[in-house]
Amino acid sequence: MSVTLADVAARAGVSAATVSRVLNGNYPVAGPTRRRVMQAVDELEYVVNGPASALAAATSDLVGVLVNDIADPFFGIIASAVQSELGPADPTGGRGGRAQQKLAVVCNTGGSPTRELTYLTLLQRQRAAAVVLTGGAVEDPHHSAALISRIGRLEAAGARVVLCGRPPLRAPEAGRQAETGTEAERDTEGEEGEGAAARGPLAVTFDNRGGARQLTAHLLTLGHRRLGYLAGPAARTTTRHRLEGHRAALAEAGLDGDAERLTVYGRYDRSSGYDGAMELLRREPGLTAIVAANDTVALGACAALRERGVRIPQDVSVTGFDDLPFAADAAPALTTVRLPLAEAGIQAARLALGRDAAPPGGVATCPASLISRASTAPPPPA
Amino acid sequence: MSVTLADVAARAGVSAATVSRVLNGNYPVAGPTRRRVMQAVDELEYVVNGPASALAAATSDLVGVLVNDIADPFFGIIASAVQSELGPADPTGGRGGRAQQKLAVVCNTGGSPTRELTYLTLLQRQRAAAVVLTGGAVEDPHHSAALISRIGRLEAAGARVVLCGRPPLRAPEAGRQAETGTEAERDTEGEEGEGAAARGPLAVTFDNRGGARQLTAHLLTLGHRRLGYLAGPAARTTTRHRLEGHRAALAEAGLDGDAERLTVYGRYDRSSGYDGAMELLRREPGLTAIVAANDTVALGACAALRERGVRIPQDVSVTGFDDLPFAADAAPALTTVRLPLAEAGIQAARLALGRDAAPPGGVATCPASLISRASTAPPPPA
DNA sequence: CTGTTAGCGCATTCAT
DNA sequence: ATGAATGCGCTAACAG
Repeated sequence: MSVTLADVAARAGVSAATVSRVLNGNYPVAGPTRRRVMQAVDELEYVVNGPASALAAATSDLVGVLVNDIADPFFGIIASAVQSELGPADPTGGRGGRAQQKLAVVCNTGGSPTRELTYLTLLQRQRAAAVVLTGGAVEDPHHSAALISRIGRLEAAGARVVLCGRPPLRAPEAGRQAETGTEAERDTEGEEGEGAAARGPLAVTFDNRGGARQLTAHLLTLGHRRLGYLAGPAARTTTRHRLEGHRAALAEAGLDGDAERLTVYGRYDRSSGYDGAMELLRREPGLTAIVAANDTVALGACAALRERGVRIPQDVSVTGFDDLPFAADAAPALTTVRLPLAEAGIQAARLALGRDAAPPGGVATCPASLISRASTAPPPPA
Repeated sequence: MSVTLADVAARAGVSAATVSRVLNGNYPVAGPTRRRVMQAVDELEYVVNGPASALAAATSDLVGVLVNDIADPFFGIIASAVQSELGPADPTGGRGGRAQQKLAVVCNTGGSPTRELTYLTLLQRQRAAAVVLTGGAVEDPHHSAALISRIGRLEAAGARVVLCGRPPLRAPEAGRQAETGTEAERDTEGEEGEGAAARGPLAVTFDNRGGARQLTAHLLTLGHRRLGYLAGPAARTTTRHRLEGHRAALAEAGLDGDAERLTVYGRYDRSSGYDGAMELLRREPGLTAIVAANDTVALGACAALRERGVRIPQDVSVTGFDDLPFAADAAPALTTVRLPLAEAGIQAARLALGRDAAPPGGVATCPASLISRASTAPPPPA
């Protein structure tokens, strides 16, 4: 078949073990020997057999990254950051050895809870060294339980699991009841101690609530009193947190009575923003501001408003969330909330690799900051 | 450690071989037996050990997808399509068996040739079942040779390699000169026959040249005579093809004399578009149209023009390329060339899995179509 | 510092 | 249709 460790060993005149040690660099090997081995590796164009080494070492160099939608820059930016922290640095030659290289496996769940579970299983099957779960979680008790159990099994198998951009997972009622202890479960739990923290995975979260509050407060300060809200899918943590921040700001101004009526739920995409804005205009023609769940939705809303002949921001102000690159390029440039996506991805990767110490409480929260641009202004005098 | 095949076999009262056969479903097993096995699998929450099975079977279910930049929707859309074709369909439960699942490994090369090679090695190490290389290639003889050799080795190792969005690879001079035949190389080549086509990998390409030609022709038809071109990085196939199409249209109109002076090279990002547009305006204040290498660059150019008080399209028309989702949302909406990104990704995935027959000549070309929107108009009368 | 010896967990021959 | 045996290529104790 292809070149194996033994072939290299033969050519270098050493044992297979020595070659392995040279390649992994985690054991002292004499200089001349090491050079002979490296030369043989080069001459034979030897490439380690990953599966074999993963089998023997009981761990692989794969790191899973679960995202809701790769085509969405929000996730692309996070995934890119995670990978840059794991992956091969540019100068690396990339020959046989260099076992330090982690390979990121970016998995697209499409927001489907089932697929999320399936990928987790696939990753466990590959004996992934770590898994980073990005994006908001679906808030369904059934799914949460399944997710927690799957993650528990991954951790029990030695994988580090880190949440990025989603709130920490808490078992409903902290698993006080042990009545479901089947034989298999007991086995698993018995060995859980060796893996990561038994308290559940580490998390890097965004201050969605705080960001949303600031944003709406900004609008209120400008003088807006009738604000519509274009929410994401119901039953998603991200959706809920942003909405809560918005409502909190409204409540502070005594404006929350009308909030439910002026909220439209949809997906995190452009057409949802378009449709939602139309619906909002129908429900409340006197609207002076539209707060969108994210930048993409905001862009859809802008399109709808333009089509209706409504001027932004003179007639209606519009805000986004996330501050994706295109937000600055929209016309008018979007007022939004900046989330440190890349920084969060890097931090999640470092935690996943065990390079950084766990943050206090197992949760690191990234700040959200208001970016005020041209899409917001005081409401029309009317 | 964790549950193994043997554990399942014991519980089901059969041999490990039988369990393996049930799980892989590629061998006849009696109904009742199969049911007992499946039940044991469920009860034990058994998850196949990927590395072990890859080692034994000499192939894994990983499929590599190389992209230049995951954060760029252009690649995100392609990657998403590839993965949707490989990955778990929604209905799948995702328990132990189901060996049909392929796991996409999305690798971010950042456009670096070295990293591209490194990832290819990493994937070979994992014994990837297939590899899809997306995006334009760097046109450097040295790198091309390295790439061809790496791809050859991958194919020799049994992996299918498919190019998506990049032109077919041709060895310079078809390797007629055998003077570099080291022992190792001869070995590799001796076994090449068993792998995929010895003629090099299959390719799904975009008609970048044709699309660019149409686009510039459109501008010329509107009456433009002084067009600036914002090119991507030099020495990239995509850059070159689009530029060639542009120049071809110009030449048809007898306007190619000035072409080189009115071309600015840069990266495929917004700031390059911004800077490039400024530079173009400096070189030729009488410009009436700016043709950008892609939509992102076009957006940057629009920002620069707006800042300069130049109206689009009244004073200067601007065009993009790719028709990414945000192109329609820009203000004004971008005239651009639509590339069937998702379709190409799907086709590449099907070829990679061997589900579709190879296209004639090993190359499938996807059409590019002109999308005329609001960012182009006849030049000002002046 | 280096060689020897055992498996890691599974897919396959072969037998039966 | 099923079981028993063998080895995939590598790493991890142990020796020395």
